[in-house]
Amino acid sequence: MASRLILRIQERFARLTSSEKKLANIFFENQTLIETHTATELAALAGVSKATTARFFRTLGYTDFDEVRLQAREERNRREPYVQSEPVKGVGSLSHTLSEHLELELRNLSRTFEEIRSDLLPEIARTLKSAPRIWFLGFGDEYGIARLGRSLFTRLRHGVHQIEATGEDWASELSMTGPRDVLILLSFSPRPRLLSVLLAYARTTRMRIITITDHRYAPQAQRFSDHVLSCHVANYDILPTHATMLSMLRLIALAYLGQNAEAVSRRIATLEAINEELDLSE
Amino acid sequence: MASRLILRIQERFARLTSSEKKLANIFFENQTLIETHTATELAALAGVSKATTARFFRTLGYTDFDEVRLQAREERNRREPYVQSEPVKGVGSLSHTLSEHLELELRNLSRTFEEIRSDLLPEIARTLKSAPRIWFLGFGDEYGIARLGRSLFTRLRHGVHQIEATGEDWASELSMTGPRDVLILLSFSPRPRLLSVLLAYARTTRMRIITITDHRYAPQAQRFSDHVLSCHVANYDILPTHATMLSMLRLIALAYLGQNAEAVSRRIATLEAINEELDLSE
DNA sequence: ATGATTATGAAACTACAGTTTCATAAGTCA
DNA sequence: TGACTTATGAAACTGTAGTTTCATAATCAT
Repeated sequence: MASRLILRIQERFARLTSSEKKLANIFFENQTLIETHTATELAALAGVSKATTARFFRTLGYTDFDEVRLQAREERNRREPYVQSEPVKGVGSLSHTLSEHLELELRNLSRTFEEIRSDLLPEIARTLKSAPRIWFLGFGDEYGIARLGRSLFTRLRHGVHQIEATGEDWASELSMTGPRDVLILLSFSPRPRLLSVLLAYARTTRMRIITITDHRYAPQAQRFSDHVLSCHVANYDILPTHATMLSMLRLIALAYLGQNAEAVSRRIATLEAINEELDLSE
Repeated sequence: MASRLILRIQERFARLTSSEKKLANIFFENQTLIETHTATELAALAGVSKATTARFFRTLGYTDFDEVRLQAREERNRREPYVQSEPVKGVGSLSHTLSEHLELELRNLSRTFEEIRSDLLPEIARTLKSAPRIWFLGFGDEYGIARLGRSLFTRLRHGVHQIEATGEDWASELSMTGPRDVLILLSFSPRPRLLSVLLAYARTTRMRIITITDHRYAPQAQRFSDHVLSCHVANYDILPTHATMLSMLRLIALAYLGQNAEAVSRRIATLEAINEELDLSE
């Protein structure tokens, strides 16, 4: 990300010298090169000297190349999540939207799973096993996912709940939590202010917290969580997708199942017996 | 992009030393750091020495840090977003489960989207646009997905609800539906007997029904639905995954957005104004 | 065409990235 | 506990990134 640099170059492009234009075109083609390459490499790519490259940044108002690079890093770190990164397309190009959508989902799933440490899941499964109760918490979009998580995990074990505070009655819900319980927090942006308060309470209760979140929130989540699982999200426009978060939940469930196959088996048999007795399904 | 490095680290994570794990965690958090930062900076971020960092890459099989960086650059330039080019080598049965799980998710997503008729989505978007109200319905696991669907679509337009019949008060909920309303049914197995009763009522009301379901139920859904979208599901054991269903929902939302960009834009602005006024988010 | 100004790149210079060596701390084993 | 092995980081060393200087080429104005 080097938007500010790009804008600065654009506003004086007409006045650039021949060599400067060579450099500018390199950045226009791929602005991430600012972060990934040295000034010496950029000069070579543009076919100009190191001296010219250094001067170019000076004429743009920067102290030195390091300032340019730092700015680009800051832009990347501070990227606004609700930027409309997906231009609205007309009806005519919908098949294009379809393949883009699929590609995005596949990429995010792949990248999310590439980043999982192999020892983390058994660890999480052990944590879950040792918990007297498991609590799911999610706000906004994630409320529905938390509901599904609760649904899945009740198949695996006893004592699985969702904190939902019907009618904003948080105290009643929290009064049922205890030490060593596990809180599974599902959280993408935006987050309510209430979350901090709930987390503080959870920590005081000595609950253990497993957070499934996006990469930007992960460092913060690390501070209050025992485990953090980061997901790549499709994008941060008005229509985020939770496929990765959902897939991650299932993976945790699989890890738990892997360590507790017998107990889970017994529980499923029990659930099936109950369903038969109720006789409410087709 | 540094997928190969990440995978290499993952396969020997359990055997890493304390300092090496510090480094590994840095890369897991943000693998693009490999490209954007110097080895010296990475060492500082991890809180280890330059020497340890250099040795870490040597133990992973690289000649030096430059080789690591070049590999990462090559991966970026040649990006295969969703092909797992190197299977995770065995740390135990769980990493096997992990790659199997990912494989399954990717396959189901791909196959589901390959099968979508290209004219169906614009048609569905038009149906949704013409509906006075949109109702989401899901049971069991799908209840949470329905909730998320409602959450997403309320961003796009007015008049979006979830039929949930708090306290089994179905009659009250259904009394609010009307002709030309759209019912979005999200349904995997098992299905409650109640569903047939509700569907019969919906047909009598002259609601139009869009069903997202699995391939086995699709023929039956065709009988009462205006549109049917079939999903490949991970499997039909105790831990089904809804990633495809969720992704399909998002796709419909994108299709709607594509046809109604201006109206959606205005609505988003309104929602943002409301959020600002409420000031409940971080 | 000439003189002045600007732009460029090679070379000099300074700072530091990355690798290797060496001393010592930490961990393991009998 | 002592001996041995492994891991770590400070320091030494080599190579080079980035900045500045200087000589010359290119451009502009008269």
